[in-house]
Amino acid sequence: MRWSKLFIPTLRENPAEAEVVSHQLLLRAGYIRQLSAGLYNYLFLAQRSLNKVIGIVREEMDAIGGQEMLLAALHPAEIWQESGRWDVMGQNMFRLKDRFDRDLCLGMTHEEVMTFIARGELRSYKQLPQLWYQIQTKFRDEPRPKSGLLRVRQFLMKDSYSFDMDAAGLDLAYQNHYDAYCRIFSRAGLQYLAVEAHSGAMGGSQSHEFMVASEAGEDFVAVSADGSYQANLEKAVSRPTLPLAPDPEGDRAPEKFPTPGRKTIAEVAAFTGLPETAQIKSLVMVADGKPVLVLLRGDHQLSETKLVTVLGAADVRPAHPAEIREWFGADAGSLGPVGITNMPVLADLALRGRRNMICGANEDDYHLRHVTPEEDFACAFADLRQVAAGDWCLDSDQPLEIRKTIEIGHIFKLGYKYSESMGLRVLNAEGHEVTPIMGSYGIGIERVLSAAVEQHHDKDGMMLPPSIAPFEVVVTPVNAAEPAQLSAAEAIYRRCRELGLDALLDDRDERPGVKFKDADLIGIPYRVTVGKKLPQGMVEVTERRTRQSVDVLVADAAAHVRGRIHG
RNA sequence: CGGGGCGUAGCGCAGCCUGGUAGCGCACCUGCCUUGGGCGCAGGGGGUCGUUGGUUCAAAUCCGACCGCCCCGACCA
Repeated sequence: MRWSKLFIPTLRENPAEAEVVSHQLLLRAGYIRQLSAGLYNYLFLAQRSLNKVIGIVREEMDAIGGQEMLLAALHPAEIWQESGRWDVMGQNMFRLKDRFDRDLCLGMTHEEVMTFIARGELRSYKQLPQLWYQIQTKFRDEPRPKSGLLRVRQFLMKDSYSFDMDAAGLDLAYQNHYDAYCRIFSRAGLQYLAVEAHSGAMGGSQSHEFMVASEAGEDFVAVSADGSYQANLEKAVSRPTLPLAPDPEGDRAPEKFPTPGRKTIAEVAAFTGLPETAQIKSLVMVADGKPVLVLLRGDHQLSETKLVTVLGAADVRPAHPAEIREWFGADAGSLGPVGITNMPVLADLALRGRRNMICGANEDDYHLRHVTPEEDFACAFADLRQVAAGDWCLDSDQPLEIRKTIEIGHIFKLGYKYSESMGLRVLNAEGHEVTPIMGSYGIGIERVLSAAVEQHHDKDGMMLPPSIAPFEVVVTPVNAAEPAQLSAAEAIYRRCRELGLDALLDDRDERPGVKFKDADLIGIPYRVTVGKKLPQGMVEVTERRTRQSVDVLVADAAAHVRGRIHG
């Protein structure tokens, strides 16, 4: 294509509203334009890149036996009511009514519709397994869209769904997806992590997320130094660091002491001269309307995700100050488990075996010392703590670090949640009705592009891998008004096309600096510069990523680039 | 939804405090010039100052309401 005929609206300056790099560059390089909060128009370049991402996804999905479909994006309420998610999804679901006042929603995921198709058509075990997928627009009414294409209200997702007769079949479909995702993200040039993940509202037994380390991300993962353990912080488990001071010995009785005005863990630590690890942190939570006292080591943080899982609760929130006053007779900052009988007490595993610790006395401005779990109060133990940097792997001596990441893919073993609730049954070999087991698997298409930009850029723009760049090579005559340069450039361009390269001819009547800056900005991996060495029959091939140039013969230029990209 | 910031030409911004002619850089158009890293010179076009109500002889500027966008938090398959 000829640049002079294309719409590539590059900007010299960063738009003020963009904060994260991928957002800035996608705007500046003319890939996208915003329509509204969390809604973007994908212009020519974005569409080309996204189509390349989609092409990779499609090849790898087809390679594991996926069958591509395209489902409706507008759904009747009924199927969501059947699965129970009409209510669960809450405000994140775009809802509307048709002219007959019937409830509809815009699809935010497609378990329900896929299960609807399956239950209407699948009758026999002979038809299983099935692996169905689509690449389609999803709609989610995010509370706070942000960071360019990273969190939006409308986006493209590859979502696939597996139907199997048994858990072994699901295991295979899951593993096939895991491997396919690795190939997809590698081909897209991403350095990624595959981490153990929490299943969340999707339900199901096992889940992995595919993450790209980036400051622009919103998820945190715990990673061991040798990479043998990788898990989302919502799910991660660890051995905590040792307490900073040994517990006092002996079988001592709780003893009240005044702590005037000291409410926080840090204040009490400073006041007593003992480290935060010597304290029991008491948090009052309300799970589905019922109070529960949660205990953690002073320096640890509660994982609400784990608490929800342990309690099997639908909703968990911190107690209000008035509730705390009513239940404890004291305010937050002086709370503790001793003498508490009006609610269950749940303690984190890091408190098991500890002795003679400090906690609140349930009397304002007083704490207790010499408090020992299970002796001075009864409690149940569970893993409730959020892993912290510096913790250790459960089963090795590897230290854990915490990384900020972008989620680009997520795979779930769903189990029977949807097939059961929506009545998907087939007959097995014995003629009995059985419920197939399902998995679901997603990739955020725009996030793959955004993450690639986050991971590969410099001060001049994007450095996209050839596999997802909008063009593989740009042929740039330094002076398009020079007939010899232009015709040589055209010949190289045509040769590139003949060799199957995605080539662009920068035939614009611009100064060379403008063309170079634009090519760098939009991140075309290779540039063939036709200029001052043409009289010697030479042109220059420059790699965007390394900035390294080599001189090649005009006749060899296209083949040279092809060799660099396709080996 | 709570907190903060911002809305003036396509983009980036000044002007607002202290009311009175709407400005700068880039981009754009025309001509000349130039051609290896966002050239140079000359001329030119483009703005309901987010919307709305109020105060005033007079509002981009002061006051109120609303809308939109961004950031932090809450939230988030």
